[in-house]
Amino acid sequence: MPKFLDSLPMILSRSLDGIMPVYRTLFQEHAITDQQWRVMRALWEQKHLTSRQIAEITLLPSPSLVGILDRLEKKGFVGRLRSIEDRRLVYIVPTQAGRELQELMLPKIEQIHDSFTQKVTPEEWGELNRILEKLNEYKTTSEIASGNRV
Amino acid sequence: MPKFLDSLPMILSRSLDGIMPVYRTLFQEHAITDQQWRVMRALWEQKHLTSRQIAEITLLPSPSLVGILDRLEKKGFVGRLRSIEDRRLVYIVPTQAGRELQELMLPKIEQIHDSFTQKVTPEEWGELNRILEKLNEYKTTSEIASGNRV
DNA sequence: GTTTTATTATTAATATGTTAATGATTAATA
DNA sequence: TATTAATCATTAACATATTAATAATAAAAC
Repeated sequence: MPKFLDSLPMILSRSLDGIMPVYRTLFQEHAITDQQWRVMRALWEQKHLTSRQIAEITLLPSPSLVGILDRLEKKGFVGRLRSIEDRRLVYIVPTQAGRELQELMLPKIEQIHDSFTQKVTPEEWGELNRILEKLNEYKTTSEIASGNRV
Repeated sequence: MPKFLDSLPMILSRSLDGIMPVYRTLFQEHAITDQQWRVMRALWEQKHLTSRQIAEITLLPSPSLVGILDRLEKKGFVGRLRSIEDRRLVYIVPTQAGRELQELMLPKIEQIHDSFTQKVTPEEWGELNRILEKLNEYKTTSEIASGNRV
């Protein structure tokens, strides 16, 4: 009889709820949101990325990305460039101010990351990644079918 | 040099992104959302809970809960009852329809849960919980200070 | 007992998530 | 090459998250 609080969505949500505020303190100092930073971070060491690529890298849904990019554009951190070869594509390009924001924030982000990884052993960190991946392994067709049938 | 995609927020988000659709298929069959189910699930085997209690159990922010409860009330799954002893409190009570929804969904929810836990060994499941808790352990005052300073 | 402080639920304002649909464009195929 | 199918970004409609503020009530302190 698995208890509600021990379900996978709950333990992952609880973990995220505990982790994000640590990052959010930094984000607020720069007046951007979690999601907006994700986009800027994805553009690190990139000349440009299409909206679609950013969605894949950041895990942000495309429809949400439209507004997120609007606000980043309004803040002057990125620009939009319509591709000439394939006019369906829109390249997202970090501006000078965007690059400066990246340079400013990235070291601190990595510091926070280190502070988390150092709470566990390297073996535990590896285990965490391995177990999570195992939980997310693709299901076989029959498993999906039975999963949808319940 | 920790890579973006290996950061703690990203691996947890990626995991959630992979997990939730499995549940969501069931939720959609009953025309409710993730959050709405969380509330109903919290009320399982409970006569009533205050809004605050539900927020704590479900991890849903109080301001969000107002709307979520509004919609659950409109669907006829819960009722609101103002407490007499302490008139600040509002008791959330599952209706008959709400109880039936719980009875209907809970076994399937537990099936899904089992399908996930069975993807890993019991030891791995324990490890996952232990490592996540370790990552979320309360910081000491000095650690918080240095964390905010970066 | 009245002023102060805490607590509970809620509202407000803004940002994002979710699902489905759309317009513009390109690729694939008959 | 005319048609059909696929792709990309975006819009639309609704639900939720985040932070700060508020109204009502209760508990604490004076």
